[in-house]
Amino acid sequence: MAVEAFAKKNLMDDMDEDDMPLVFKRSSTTSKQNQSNQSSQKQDARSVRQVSDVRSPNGQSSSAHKVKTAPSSRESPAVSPFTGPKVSPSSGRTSPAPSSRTFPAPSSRKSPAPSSRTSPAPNSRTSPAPNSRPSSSVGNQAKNVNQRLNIAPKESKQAVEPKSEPNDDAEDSEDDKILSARIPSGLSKSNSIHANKVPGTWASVQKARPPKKEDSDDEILLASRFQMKSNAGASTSKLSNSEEVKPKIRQNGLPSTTVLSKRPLGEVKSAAQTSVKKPRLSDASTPVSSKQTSVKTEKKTEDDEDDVPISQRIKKAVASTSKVPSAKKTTKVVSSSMKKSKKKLKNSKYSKSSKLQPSSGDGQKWTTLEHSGVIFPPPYKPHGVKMLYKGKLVDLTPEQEEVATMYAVMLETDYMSKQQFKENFWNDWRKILGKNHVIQNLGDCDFTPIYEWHQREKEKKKQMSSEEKKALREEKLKQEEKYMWAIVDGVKEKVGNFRVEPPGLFRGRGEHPKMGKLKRRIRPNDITINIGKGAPIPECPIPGQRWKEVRHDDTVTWLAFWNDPINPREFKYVFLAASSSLKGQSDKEKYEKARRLKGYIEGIRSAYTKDFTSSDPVKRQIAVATYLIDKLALRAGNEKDDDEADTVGCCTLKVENVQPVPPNILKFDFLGKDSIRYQNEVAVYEPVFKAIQKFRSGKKGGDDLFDKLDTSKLNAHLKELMPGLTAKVFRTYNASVTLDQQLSKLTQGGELHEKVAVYNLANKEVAIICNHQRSVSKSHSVQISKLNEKIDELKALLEEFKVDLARAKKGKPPVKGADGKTKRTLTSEALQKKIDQTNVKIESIERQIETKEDLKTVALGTSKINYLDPRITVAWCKRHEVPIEKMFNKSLLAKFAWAMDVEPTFTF
DNA sequence: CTCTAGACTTGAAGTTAATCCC
DNA sequence: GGGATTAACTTCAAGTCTAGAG
Repeated sequence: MAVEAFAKKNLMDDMDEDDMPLVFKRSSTTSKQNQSNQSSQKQDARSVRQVSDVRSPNGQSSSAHKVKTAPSSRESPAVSPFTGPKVSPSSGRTSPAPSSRTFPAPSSRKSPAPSSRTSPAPNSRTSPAPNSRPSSSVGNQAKNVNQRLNIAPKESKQAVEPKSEPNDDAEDSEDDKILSARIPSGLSKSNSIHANKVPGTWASVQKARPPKKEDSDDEILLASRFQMKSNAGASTSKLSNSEEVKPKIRQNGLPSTTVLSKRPLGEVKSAAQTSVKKPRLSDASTPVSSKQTSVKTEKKTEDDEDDVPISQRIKKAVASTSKVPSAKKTTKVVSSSMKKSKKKLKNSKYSKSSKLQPSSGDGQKWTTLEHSGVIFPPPYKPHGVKMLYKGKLVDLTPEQEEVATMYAVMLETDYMSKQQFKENFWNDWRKILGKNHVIQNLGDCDFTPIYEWHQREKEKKKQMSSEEKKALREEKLKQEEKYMWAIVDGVKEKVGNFRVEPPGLFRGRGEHPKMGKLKRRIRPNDITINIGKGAPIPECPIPGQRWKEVRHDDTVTWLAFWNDPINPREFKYVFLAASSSLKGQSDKEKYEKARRLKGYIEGIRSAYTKDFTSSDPVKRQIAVATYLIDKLALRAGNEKDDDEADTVGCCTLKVENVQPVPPNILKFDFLGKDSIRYQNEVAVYEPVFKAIQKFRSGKKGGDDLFDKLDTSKLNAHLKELMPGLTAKVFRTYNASVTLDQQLSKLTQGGELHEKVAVYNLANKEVAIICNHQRSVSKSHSVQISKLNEKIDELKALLEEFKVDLARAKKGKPPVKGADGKTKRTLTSEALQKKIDQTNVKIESIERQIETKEDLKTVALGTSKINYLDPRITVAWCKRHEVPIEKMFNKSLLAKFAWAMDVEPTFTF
């Protein structure tokens, strides 16, 4: 490869610059914006709660959490509207757009009394959760989700194919309808997230709301209004000069320094383009899958753009909101970039970057691949600090000391309270100490001196001047620079995790049987490198050692891997970064598949509804499991080994994880992925309820609820309903549909921060549905009480002002301040102004508290990164003139480059 | 079919950089 | 100006799902 050389050089230097040109407008916003963001967020929160009702894709709405947790906060309980039994919609005070309330009152449905939702006892824990989340005792929360229901009798097993292709909008419309269509019976769910700790939190169950129009509401939107040029604009930008100049390598991730704004887009495009465009194979060489189904061959754009037929969207018009003034231009915001012909440049082979579909299994993933391998952590530097054993100093060899230090460093973590952790650590450390070592048991060890040394080191580091820190950073960057990039089919792409994991103690989540075990140091001869055939093999960075193996496998995307030292049968891979086109391509395919599901969902729902009462128990289990996955967005639930934490997913639910409560409520309580607790109460169709009761009968609490089912059977069945369909697609579908509908329903225009708040609210609903939790920060309660103190102070001040005001009106001087000092005399007007200002401040802090409490256990990021089709967000930003930087940070902009030039009219 | 190796996505926690707030 | 908060970014564990062997 001649190229290489060329490339190299350019890469680094030139690249960035080139890229730069690409940029486009978006500009300014960024920095500043952030600020606003924050503020807006707060608000959201508040608004958030109000929103309560979300409808799930299915059409039902649900209220998200109704209950509010807030313990401390003053007002809280009372205040929160949501709590109310009813679901929702209206509850909110302010909030939601009028439109929202349009919905029919939930209650309508017959069955479960509305009250039911409330019903759940206050204390959640009702159900004994078998396992609680380990560390934080409290940690878990319950959540509930809302749900929808489905029904519809249709049967056709195979789903009918709906409109199939992604692009077509048509599908969209259908879906919508689908939702609406189904209806029935109802159930809905509620969800809430609350910390367990909080006593009363629970969710309540809601009933289903009638389908009604809601569905339609959701859809809505976007009217056709603008068409925008967005694309056009977008497209144009970029590349220019660079092209001519440097031909060969394009870069995909943003270079560190460069300005993001620009780059991403541009890049994106490239990525996108490439990807889309060609079905890779072109290269004659590769056989490529013919099958491939199509990749949409061509047109990249198509998807984005036209996909959506307007017709669909229109449905309802949502009222007001839509009107947004801006209609006209919308687009601009997002800029897209395009480079004109980026592709052209590439003519060379490199250029091709084709993206193949990763998905296509057989497929070739790349044609040429160059990279520098991985970087190893520095060797251990003994500190010489001695620990104590039975009160006496102990000498340790560097190797023994290294492991002791790993443990000492964790002295203040929750792992110290876990017997398993200590036992595993002791077993491994003991091997290093040797049988005859003076240290004979962990209990008599005192690691404090090492711990304190470590704390001092940390402090030292913290105290370094900013210049020193900067110098260190640059030094590190310099060392790592070459490892950060790979050249895939002539395009410079960022590498994800090029650093080999340093040795340490295994930190498993939940009650992991292997926690505390020593994760030994990985050496070059543990590592297998994957690189293009003609590319130079990365030099082994450690003198005297060599790679375990070098492969040239173009059917995989990993650059290197090694066996996991904790579980030698598993691997640790080095992949390209999320901003790479290879990843972007597969990300896009993921969303396209989920969109395709929209077209099939109606048929799928009617099929499983029909099977709830099938005489074939396997069919019945598949039907119920599919229903739960569809309705609750549960994970598939693969089997797990005994040497892993005991967590479950849908197919592995145990009898004790699902409690039926007549007439039709199911109470879920189990530990899911990462040992995060899932608690929810959901009203389900009667046939489902009965089926669950039947599955449970005659079994013990720890027995499998779905004893005739596993994920491969379930997925095999799903594939019959829609090509490529698997359980996880429902999660993506559910999340993206919810976002799309919520945005359509709630967005009403207004100030930028209000729009951002709406988005965050929608994002939150999705996070709740997916049960994306985060642990409550250690300082949470402190922060809340600080805010409360502030409120108290302000209130005291307010009282003083009021007194002074009354006196001022009578011509009397103000009373003395709390500090005993005399205040200066103010006019009544001035005092009134102060009173007003203080009230505003108080309200602002109260909102802040509410938001904080509300989001303390909800993680919004995970869904944004993994489940929400970025095109929904981009299109919404274009429609409502919200700078995309408000919604996506730099990393997300790079990751979603492929989605930036979507049409404003796009709907999921 | 079942079992398992393999590959890749998803996820919360940890760390660091950027802002906020006094 | 500097500590406290937040948001961004990193880390690596823990899932999902596929393909191939037996």
